[in-house]
Amino acid sequence: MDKRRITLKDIARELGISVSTASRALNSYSGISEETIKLVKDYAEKHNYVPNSIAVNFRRNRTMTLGMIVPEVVHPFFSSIISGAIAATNQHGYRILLGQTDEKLPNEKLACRSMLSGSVDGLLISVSNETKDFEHLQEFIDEGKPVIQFDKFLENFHTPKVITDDYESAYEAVNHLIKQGYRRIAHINGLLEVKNSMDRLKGYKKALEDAGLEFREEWVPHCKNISEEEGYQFAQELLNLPQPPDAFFCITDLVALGVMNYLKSQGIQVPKQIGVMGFSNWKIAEVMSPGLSTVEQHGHQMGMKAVNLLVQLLKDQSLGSNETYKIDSDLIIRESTLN
Amino acid sequence: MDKRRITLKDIARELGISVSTASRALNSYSGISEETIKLVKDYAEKHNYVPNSIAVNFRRNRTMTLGMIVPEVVHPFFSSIISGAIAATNQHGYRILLGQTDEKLPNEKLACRSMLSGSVDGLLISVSNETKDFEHLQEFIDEGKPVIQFDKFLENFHTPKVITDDYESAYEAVNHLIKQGYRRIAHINGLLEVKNSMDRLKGYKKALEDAGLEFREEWVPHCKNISEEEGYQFAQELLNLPQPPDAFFCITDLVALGVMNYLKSQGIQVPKQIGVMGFSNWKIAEVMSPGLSTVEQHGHQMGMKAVNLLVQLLKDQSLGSNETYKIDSDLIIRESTLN
DNA sequence: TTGAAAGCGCTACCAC
DNA sequence: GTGGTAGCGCTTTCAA
Repeated sequence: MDKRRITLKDIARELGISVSTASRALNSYSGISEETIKLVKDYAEKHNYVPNSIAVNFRRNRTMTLGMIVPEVVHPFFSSIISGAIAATNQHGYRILLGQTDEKLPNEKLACRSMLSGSVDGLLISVSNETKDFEHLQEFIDEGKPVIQFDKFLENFHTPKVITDDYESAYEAVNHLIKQGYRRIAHINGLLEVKNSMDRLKGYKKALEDAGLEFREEWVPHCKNISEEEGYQFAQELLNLPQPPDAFFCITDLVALGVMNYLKSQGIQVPKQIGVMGFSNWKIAEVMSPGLSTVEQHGHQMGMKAVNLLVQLLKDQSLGSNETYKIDSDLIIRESTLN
Repeated sequence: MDKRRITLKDIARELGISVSTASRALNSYSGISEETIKLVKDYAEKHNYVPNSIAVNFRRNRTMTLGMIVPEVVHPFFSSIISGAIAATNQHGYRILLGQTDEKLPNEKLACRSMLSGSVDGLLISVSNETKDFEHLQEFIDEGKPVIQFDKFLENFHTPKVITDDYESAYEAVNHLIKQGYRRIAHINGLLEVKNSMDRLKGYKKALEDAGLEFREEWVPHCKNISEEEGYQFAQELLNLPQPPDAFFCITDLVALGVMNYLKSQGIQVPKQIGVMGFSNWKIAEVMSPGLSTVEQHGHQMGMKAVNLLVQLLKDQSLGSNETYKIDSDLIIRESTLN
């Protein structure tokens, strides 16, 4: 093993030219004869020469690799973001180094550390629920490596951001419920420290307000894990309230599934008696019966946009500003809200 | 931008020692005084020294990065493999460079090329449907870089393989259908050129044979895209046969979903009139109604196993042999087959 | 149009 | 126990 490919030196020696000439010929620099170029390229082709990319990177002080850190790979939304990101990187000749945090800050720090100092040219990150400050991310900036935040972000960490408009999407979702005649709308939210949860909550509140509907704290429980179990649990609790809600706007489709399961277990009719709305448009939303109304977030597009932005910054040798790019979401209406 | 971190040279200069001493101190080599080690480490810590990993890699001729190529990231099975792989790489100090082929050979070749010559120390790959030969994979071997195939593999490319036992799993799945009383079992298969499809087909045939049941070619259509639409279509075609089947064993849960949808559209009762069995245990299998019986493939475990194998080969400086490691699968029984 | 040579940051070999 | 230095493969400046 450890067979080595031929190097520039080998080519130069065999062809009786200098290493620098060989290098220039392969890169088709100006000021080199067609003849030499052909000679070198043919030789390289014939002997299957591939430049040692570590050496090239070392010399050029870049890696043509983008770091991408997500909370969870096994999550339809994030995997579609990853897929879009890979597609876009390929177009630009970059590659994706992928890290995963499982929503744990220590994991995030580890992933960052392993990408610092030469492993990547820039970073795409969706921060974990536990992430409150950004020293570990600032290190990239300090190295002159641009950072793009997507989906889950820290507001006070000033980088370009690519996100779903959670406020607007939630507003529209709740507004749809209202138009369908639901009046006592609960919102199973996430942790308030997470920006996305907070924004969805704000959109929810605003929609209620604009419709002159009552906001009740007790109708807004907060999931820690955004799990099916929590959905089930909270549906049960809320429906046993003296004033139970008549609709549930859920932070994600998985939570909505838990809600649906509880309603089913109680023989409660959806959408007749209770309306249910999810968020994210996972495949399960389509498969549930009744079909779950939800919000499509276009993850693939988000991944592509984030990469395109980062590549542009790299091209411009810029760290970017604090702009926010919103990826349009779409309300997907299925049976679960068609009262 | 382009601020640089301090280098070994800086440390050496500031501390009035040589670069080599500084290097040895940081790596805690033997033959260096405790005093110097402390001095250097403290200084490094204080000035936030991080070794330039490109330089280290260049020097050591390795990258601590494993290439991973999958057909599709947005696929519950593959994303759980990726997740397991990342978890395992982190434990070993490696990272994952991720590529995606969309089941296209040209994409696979591109992904390979971009990982060759110094970008990764070894490769984990699940080949595309179009992949028939392996010159592009052989290049890794020729460079002395070990390759592990997982899930979708080329039999004649001799590397370690980590797979689901498709034959056995299919056998068990069909056997379960038989035990439930189904007698005319169809199998919606994939393309025969794909090893996994072929193996599941074999398992299916063997189960029928062992039970003395009839095998009918017309009951075994082949999906090109393994899609929901194909499931729907084939269910329709097969049920319009003079001799329609009374159960469907589907190559994947998504195809089973299509089958279920067709049956539902026709008011056919599952499992009463027709039994349906999927493969892979996606979340949709649990959500469908009736719940879909299927086969759990333990993707996370497969990803971890593949990485552990690769890391071991790297440690042993070996390219590995042609062994096959089978990850146990589990039959998950839900309503759709409980006749 | 080409060659010589420096040097990227680090490791490791050879002296002392 | 420490320093000096070669050199990994490549790009790029300077000279010719």
